[in-house]
Amino acid sequence: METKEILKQHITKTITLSDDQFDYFFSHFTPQSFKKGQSIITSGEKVDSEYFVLNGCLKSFYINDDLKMFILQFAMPTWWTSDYSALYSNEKATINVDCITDAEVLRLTNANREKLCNEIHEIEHFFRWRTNRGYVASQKRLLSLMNKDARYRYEELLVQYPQLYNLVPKQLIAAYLGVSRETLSRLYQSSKM
Amino acid sequence: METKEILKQHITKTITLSDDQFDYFFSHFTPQSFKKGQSIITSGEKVDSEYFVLNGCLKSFYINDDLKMFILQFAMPTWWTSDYSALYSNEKATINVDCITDAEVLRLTNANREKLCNEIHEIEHFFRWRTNRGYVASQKRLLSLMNKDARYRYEELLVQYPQLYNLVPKQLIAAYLGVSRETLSRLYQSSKM
DNA sequence: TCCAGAATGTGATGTAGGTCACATAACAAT
DNA sequence: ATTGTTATGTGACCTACATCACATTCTGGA
Repeated sequence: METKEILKQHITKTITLSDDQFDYFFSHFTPQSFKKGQSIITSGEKVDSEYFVLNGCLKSFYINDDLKMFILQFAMPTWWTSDYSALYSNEKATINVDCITDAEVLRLTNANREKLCNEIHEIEHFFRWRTNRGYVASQKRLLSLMNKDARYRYEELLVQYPQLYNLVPKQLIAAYLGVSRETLSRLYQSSKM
Repeated sequence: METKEILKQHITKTITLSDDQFDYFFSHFTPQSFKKGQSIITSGEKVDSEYFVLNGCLKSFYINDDLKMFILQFAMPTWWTSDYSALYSNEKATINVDCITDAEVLRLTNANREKLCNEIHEIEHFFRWRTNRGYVASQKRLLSLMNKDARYRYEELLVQYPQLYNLVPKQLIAAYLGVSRETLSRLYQSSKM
């Protein structure tokens, strides 16, 4: 499917725009291609954009002082990603985003998003709902993290995103679940039988 | 300070409304008073509103199958709270909200919020930013939960909300941090000296 | 002012999951 | 095909925190 169509179908789930409005909306995005392993947002650098994934798979993650990685999100096609904390408050990134596979994205600058939100009420509505859903998902993950053990969270993840199992290295899944790679390895050894 | 002023000051941090617009906005809220211990949202029941806290302190929490409580949020004055997962998707509550102290709130129904967002662009802007901030805070808490041990999270919480220490029972603080009350007790025994 | 129920402290003990070390397997690039 | 690199498996051991049990203190009615 064409780039433009992917985005159109995505936003049409939430709002209705005329063709002219959508063309105008779309004109504020910049297509970009990245290779597997490339970094899109780097901790310590300025962030001025968010990214809509057309294809491929990204990860957004934090590296702590012990160099341990914690994955906030796997970004699959039609997902949005950025370091929103930095983006919204105009600070330097504390989070990284990079490519697990080759990827194509649409880049939208913070300034353009705010301009569009300001000019077209429906678009502000779209972005409000996008964040609403993100907020709810984040709360759910918080509860799951406090409430459930690693095995449960692992199985929950596989049900929700079966594609991930073959797409991303197990250590990244561990970094998402909040367990060590060794523990994850032992978990699915036993849950396979 | 008067009820209306509290809300006005709060939203004025994000948007500017004319006096008429604000009066109209305010007319969609219903003041309610609750006693310590009263439940505002009960798991299993319908949720049709969110609440803006004028004074007092609420907690929103989840109870798991083992009857263990997990606190998602302490809602202090000028904070908003609800079971947003249920509210946004029109399902029954899975989360409870109740009063840690006597409390006064302004109730805003989902229908009224959507009506206001639709009628007044600025108001939709306000709610987008409110959720943006909530989303970012929730991501930060996720990272803290994965990355830091209980003692660190405890000290972090006290720095952020010193009022909580005397206001809410320690077991609720434990339920927020995601540790047992016994562990929390031992933690601050040793960090006091 | 007294009492019942709730909140907190504290010891003993259990356990999920972390860490370290090293072996094996999969992959990518030349 | 070969080789260096990265991912994965697995044993031995460690630690933060949970759980249980019970003592102590606080609190809010009647």
